Amino acid sequence: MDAAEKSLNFIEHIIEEDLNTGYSKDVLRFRFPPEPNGYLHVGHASSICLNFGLGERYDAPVNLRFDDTNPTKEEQEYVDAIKRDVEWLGYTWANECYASDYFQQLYDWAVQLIKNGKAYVDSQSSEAMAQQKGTPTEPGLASPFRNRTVEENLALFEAMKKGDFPEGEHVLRAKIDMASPNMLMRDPILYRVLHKAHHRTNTDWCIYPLYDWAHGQGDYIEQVSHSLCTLEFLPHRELYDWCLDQLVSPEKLRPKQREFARRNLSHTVVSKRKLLKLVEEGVVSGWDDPRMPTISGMRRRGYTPESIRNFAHTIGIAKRENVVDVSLLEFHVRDHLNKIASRVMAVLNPLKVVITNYPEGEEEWLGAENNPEDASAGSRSVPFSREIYIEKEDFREEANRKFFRLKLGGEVRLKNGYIIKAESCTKDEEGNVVEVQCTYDPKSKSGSGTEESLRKVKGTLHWVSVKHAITAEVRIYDRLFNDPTPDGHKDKDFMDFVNPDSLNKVTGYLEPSLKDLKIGDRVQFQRLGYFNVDTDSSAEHPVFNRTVPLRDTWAKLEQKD
RNA sequence: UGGCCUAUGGUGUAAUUGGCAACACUACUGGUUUUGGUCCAGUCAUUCUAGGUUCGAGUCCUAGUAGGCCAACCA
Repeated sequence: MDAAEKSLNFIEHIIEEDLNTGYSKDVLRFRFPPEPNGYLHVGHASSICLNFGLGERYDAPVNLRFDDTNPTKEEQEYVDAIKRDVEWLGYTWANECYASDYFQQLYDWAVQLIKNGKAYVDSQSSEAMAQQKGTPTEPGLASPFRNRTVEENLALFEAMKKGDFPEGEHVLRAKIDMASPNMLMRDPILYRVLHKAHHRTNTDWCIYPLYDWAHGQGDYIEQVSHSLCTLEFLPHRELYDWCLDQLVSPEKLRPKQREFARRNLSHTVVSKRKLLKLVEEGVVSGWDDPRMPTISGMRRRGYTPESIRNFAHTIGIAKRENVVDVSLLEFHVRDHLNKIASRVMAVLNPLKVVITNYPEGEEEWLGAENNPEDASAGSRSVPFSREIYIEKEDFREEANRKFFRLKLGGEVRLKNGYIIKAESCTKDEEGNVVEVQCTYDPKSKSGSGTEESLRKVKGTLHWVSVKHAITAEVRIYDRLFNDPTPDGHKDKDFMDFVNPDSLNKVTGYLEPSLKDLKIGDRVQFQRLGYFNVDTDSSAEHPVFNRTVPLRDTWAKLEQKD
């Protein structure tokens, strides 16, 4: 909606052109066609947003179609996961479709093809066929079975269907052109024998169509107007059109395939094989590990569907090679979380501060605004007492004026609380500061309106009352790979770039209001970042994920020195 | 070596189709701020190269250069 004023991408230009040259608007229809053989990742998210985004823009239906033509790799588990992911992204499909729903129709069309002399049963080994296929620079050779009679082909194909042959003995091939410069047109295989149970058709079929004999027909059956796929399918377009030529009727809409460049994200990999390796080698805990670029991983990490959709829309779509910097994704995650996440206080690397002039045993509850970006988010109370934790990094015995946190003799504001002054500190045998003694100004309480409370102090720290703090496991994530393009190096394996410090588990001390959070809830730990409650979390053992840190200009300043 | 696709800042996309190269991110400067967050303002380009057509070229023409895809009974 907010992207309405954005200029058109090249796919939208194509659609506008079609609308101007005969297509009526109500004929537009799209589809998202995953193969149910793995989990969806951020690249799929882009494709989902493209197709469903087009559906929204043109008020057109979008089907979810499972490309389930290969029972050796596909499973119901993936179907369920894919549906969950698409729904989570916020989209509703018009129809839930399966290529397997079209098996009978596809078979009938294949029989028709044979009768028209456009297909034949080949009975060679795959090695022999590969030999005859030729190379991109040399034409192929005709199979010795290329000129079988229609009757023989029909009989053989039916026997294949009945399961009379073992796998690999016969295939059905289209009879096109063994000398075509397009390798896909050199008599492509249409059907193979597979004695495998299919997750939906069980053992009804012993032959299964290949992608090229299924996809375009599925589009045609569903009357998809624009079938969008990634660039590596561009050479398939000629075959896509050839197949449609064999069966379309003029009164029905003829789908068109158009191709776009797949989106690549920096500092990660998305190929199913590589993601699987990360899982199998235990680099991550599973497909939904919060470091994974899978949709389920991003969901668990705390990314919002809105942020992923906004990301997909701003990166747009084109035909050139690309690597989108992950910082753009993180920008959208922060941008959305900034609007919706409550600000709370948690200390992850505690240093005890004793406020020596605060009465022992006393406590008070201070008002705290939940979200300065959203007045309707309300407020809550946080407990304050004589002993609190602050972050170790927020105290230095001495520092220059650029460090405007706590230093000996210096003052800071405790967020939502008082102004304190560091008077002294205690160290252990190794010289580490283990406690800071401060005094506070009782008149400086936040929101009290006193002259003292309005004093400007440069630094404001988050803190947690020691005796009220609850503890939690906090998982700090960093990029999974140290290199922007881990699989872009010819001489090095992507596994060489795995970041050994991509997960750091620490104990956090949290303000007590956080005990009521539920799995998935998102908050901002003030000054630290956005966090959510992990699926591993329980009342006895809360677990938080750091979704994304806040921008940290101080860290950059320090790095420069 | 054949066919096809693609080249616009550090990154990703635009450019009313031949008319002042725009938007977002990143980075850097400053301002505001009870989060070193947010917010606000500013800075960062010989449009792959070389020729050509034109009053005018990112856009059209010619020749190069670079990258990608294509020889699975995968999708």
